[in-house]
Amino acid sequence: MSVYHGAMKSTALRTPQPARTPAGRAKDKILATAFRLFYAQGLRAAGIDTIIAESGVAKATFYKYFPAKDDLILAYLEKVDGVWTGQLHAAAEAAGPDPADQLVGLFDALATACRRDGYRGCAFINAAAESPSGTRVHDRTVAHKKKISAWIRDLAVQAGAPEPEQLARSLALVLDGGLASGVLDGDPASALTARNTAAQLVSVSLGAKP
Amino acid sequence: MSVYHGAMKSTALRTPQPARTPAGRAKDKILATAFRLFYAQGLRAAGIDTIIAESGVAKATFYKYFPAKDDLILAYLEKVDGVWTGQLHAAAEAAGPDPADQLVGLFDALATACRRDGYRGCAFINAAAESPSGTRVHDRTVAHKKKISAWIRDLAVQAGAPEPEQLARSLALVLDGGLASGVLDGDPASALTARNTAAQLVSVSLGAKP
DNA sequence: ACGCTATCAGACAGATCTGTCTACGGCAAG
DNA sequence: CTTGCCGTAGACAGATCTGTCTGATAGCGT
Repeated sequence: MSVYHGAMKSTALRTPQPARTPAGRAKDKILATAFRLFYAQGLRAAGIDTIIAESGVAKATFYKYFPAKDDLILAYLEKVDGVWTGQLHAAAEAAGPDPADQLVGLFDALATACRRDGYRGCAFINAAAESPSGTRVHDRTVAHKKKISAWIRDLAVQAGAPEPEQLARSLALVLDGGLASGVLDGDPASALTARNTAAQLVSVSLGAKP
Repeated sequence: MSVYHGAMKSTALRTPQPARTPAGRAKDKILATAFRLFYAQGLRAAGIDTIIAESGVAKATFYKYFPAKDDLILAYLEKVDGVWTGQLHAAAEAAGPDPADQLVGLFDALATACRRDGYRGCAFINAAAESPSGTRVHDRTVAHKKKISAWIRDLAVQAGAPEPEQLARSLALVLDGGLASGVLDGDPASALTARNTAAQLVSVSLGAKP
């Protein structure tokens, strides 16, 4: 053992530069690569081998952190949930303190997302399209949508809408529509349409019974 | 050759009942099976072998009509386009002769689709989620959405909307949102929400400048 | 200096998927 | 009757994908 060790240490023939990752960071690199490839190519199209190769980690390391591909997919969806929720909240708060303004302002996050290069729609909707209902992936998508809907409902209540439930349902629908259309129309016009439609719905709802 | 022919003819040991399909119907059976499996499982999850087995045709027959899987997928999308467009037109016409009523009535097709067992959202959106932009599948999806949008725009013009383009964009957005949400919410409530939202948008648009 | 742990490198197995190929059977038109 | 077309049955090749396993290396705390 020590014989090989000494020989390798001096020549470094077999492993020129293993260049190992600092420590414990392999998981982050894998997740970052998965985030990119899963979104760009789809869950099935992005293979484990490709993710491993582009992450620059060893196969054993990968399977240590993610025993099955499904585990990586779930982790990917968790990350997407966090990022997208954060962007929505930031856009809403940037619109000002008025909940009514925030209900419209959150659609700015949609416009920003649509403009981003490589935009491919809602990661959750895309994931659900590849996963039969009843699977963990599908359930996670439903949970995400429920979470967003609940947040919008809270805003509608705070805004003092006479029928907050109905307004929130409409706005969530428009948000999903904007996410789905943006990738097909190609231009970010659909995001603007979504924002305008939302503004109209909020205005009508609040102006109906002030 | 003739020796084998005679032997087989008398005993029919190797092929008890070939039970061949009437004639030219093999293609229809394949397409019907593909329609079901592609929609239920997704484009990648539904394998050629499964489609062939469930169609009850031979492999060579399959590849005669569809030299590649992509060809079958395109044929599937053509069929979906025809079916869905037909349902939308039927629902619109069932709402009466008034274009304004038709703009709202077409959303009844959405409710009917959501209620159907095994509803999995818009086949085109799902297909696009599995196909990178630039592929034939993705392009076909864009073409489908453009076709639907153009039809809605025509209806908005006929209805005499002051800004038909904007109304049509909003309605197309709501329709896509209803298609995307219906599969996640689980209940057909989102279809009802879509219809109500559409009615509100049409009413506001037409009532603004009559 | 030693051992522990995380990592790297890559061979390997087993399944699955797409697409090709051979061989044969029935039916209808010439 | 023969010929061509359409169909069945299934073996086969080649690629790809998921997941397992072996063996060696680097850093870090003791």
